[in-house]
Amino acid sequence: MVSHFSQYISILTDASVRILATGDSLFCQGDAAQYIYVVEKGKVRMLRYTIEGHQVNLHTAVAGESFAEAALFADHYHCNAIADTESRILCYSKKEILAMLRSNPERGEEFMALLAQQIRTLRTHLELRTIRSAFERVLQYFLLLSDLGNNDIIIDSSWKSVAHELGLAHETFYRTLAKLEKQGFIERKEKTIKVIKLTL
Amino acid sequence: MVSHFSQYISILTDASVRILATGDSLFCQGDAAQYIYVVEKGKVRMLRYTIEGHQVNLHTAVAGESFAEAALFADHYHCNAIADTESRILCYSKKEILAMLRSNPERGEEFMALLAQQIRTLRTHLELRTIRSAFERVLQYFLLLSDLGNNDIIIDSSWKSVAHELGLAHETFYRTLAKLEKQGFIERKEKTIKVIKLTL
DNA sequence: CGAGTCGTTGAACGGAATCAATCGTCGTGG
DNA sequence: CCACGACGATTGATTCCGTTCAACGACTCG
Repeated sequence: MVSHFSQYISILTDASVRILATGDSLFCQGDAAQYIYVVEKGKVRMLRYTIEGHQVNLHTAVAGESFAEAALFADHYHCNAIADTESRILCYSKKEILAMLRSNPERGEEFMALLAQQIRTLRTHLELRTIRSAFERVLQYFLLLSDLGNNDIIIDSSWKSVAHELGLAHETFYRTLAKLEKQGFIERKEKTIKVIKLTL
Repeated sequence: MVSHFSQYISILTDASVRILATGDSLFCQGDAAQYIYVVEKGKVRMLRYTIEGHQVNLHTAVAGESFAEAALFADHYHCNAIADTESRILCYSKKEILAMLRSNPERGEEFMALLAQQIRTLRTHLELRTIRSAFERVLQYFLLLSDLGNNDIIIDSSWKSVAHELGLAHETFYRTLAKLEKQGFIERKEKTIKVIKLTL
C-alpha cells in the first residue's frame, strides 16, 4: 500500500514527467513496458477489462506511491492505467532502474522489501475476498487494520471506495457498517474515525 | 505460481530438512520469521483464520515451489502453514539467503523477478474475484490461461481445487462449466483438456 | 469389498446486488 | 449569491444467483 520506493528513486535517476487530465490513459495492456512510475500528484487507477467489457480495478495509486514496479521484469504491461483525476506522473526508465538496482545492492534489497510488502498486501486483499459474508468481511478488514495501529482507525478515503476495495456494493457496505455499529462491534465518531469494540 | 527459485537456491546454501505428517504445522501466524522454504515433496497450505474461526486459504505450495519468500523482509510470519499431505520441506535460513542475494546481484535480480511474478499472479487472482458472475469469472479464468499458451488448456489439478481457487462452490463451478460448454464457449475432451471456442 | 473423494445434477434458501429515492455537501458558473 | 448538477451517504424494496443441502454414480485405494 504505502511505498517508500519513490523517496530514493528520484535521487539517483532522471525522471521524465507526464501530466494527465482526468480519464487520460498512461499505458494500456500489452504496451511494451518501458517505464515504472511514481504518482507525484493525483490518482492513477489500474484496471483490466472482462470480455463483456466490464472494468475490473486492480489498484489505485495515490500521490507518493510508485506503481507498475512488477513491470520491471515483464516485457509488456498486463493492465491499463488511467488518471482518476488530473495527475502529475514521474516516469523512470526500466533500464536505468535495473542498472541502479544491479549496481547498488542496498537499494536492491529495499526494492525487494517493497515487492514483498506488496505481496503481503495483495494476499490480505485476497484473504478478504474469500470471506463470503459481508459482515465477516468488513469486520475482518477492520481487524486487519487495527492490529497495525491498535484500536482507532482513520479512514481517509471515501466509504464508497472502501466498499469497492472490499468487493462489495456500496449499499451493502453501508448497511453492514450500520449493522456492525448496532451490534456493538464498532463505533463511529464523525465520518472518518473508527473504533473497534469487540474482537469476538 | 511456478517458482524457479528453488532450483538454484539449493546450490548455494545449506538447507535443513523437515518432515511433516498430514496436518502438521510448519509455522504459525506471529512466529518469528527465520526461514523460507521449498517443498521437496508433498503439499503445504498457507492459511489464516477469521474471527469466527473459519479458515481462509492463501496459497498451496506443491513440490518444487518455494514459499514464504515475502517473509524475508518481515519480522514474523503473517499466516499459518500446515502440511496437506506428508511432506518433505527444505528450510533455508533468512540470514544466509539475504547474504547471498546481497553478494550476488544476478541472483538478487532473479529473486526480484520471482517476487514480481508472484505479484502478477496475485493481481490476476484478485481481478478474478472482483468479477461477480460465476459465468464471466470462469470464462475470464480460461481466457487468462489461454493467452499464455494459446487455445488448449490442460488442467492438472482437480476441478474442485480450481473451483476453490476461483472462490466458487464446487457445485457452482461444475454447473458453470456445463453452461459454458452448452453455449459453445469451451469444449471438454476428457476431464483434463480444455479448448476455448469463443472470445466474445 | 467398503470408505472416501471427485464429478455431477436437483431443489430450496439466503443474502448480496440492483433499482430506486432522499438528503446533504461541495463546487461551479451565471 | 444562489441555482444547479455531481456525488457521497443512507435506507427501502425487489430480484437474482451463488450457496447449501442432498443424493447418486464412478473411481481409487487400502
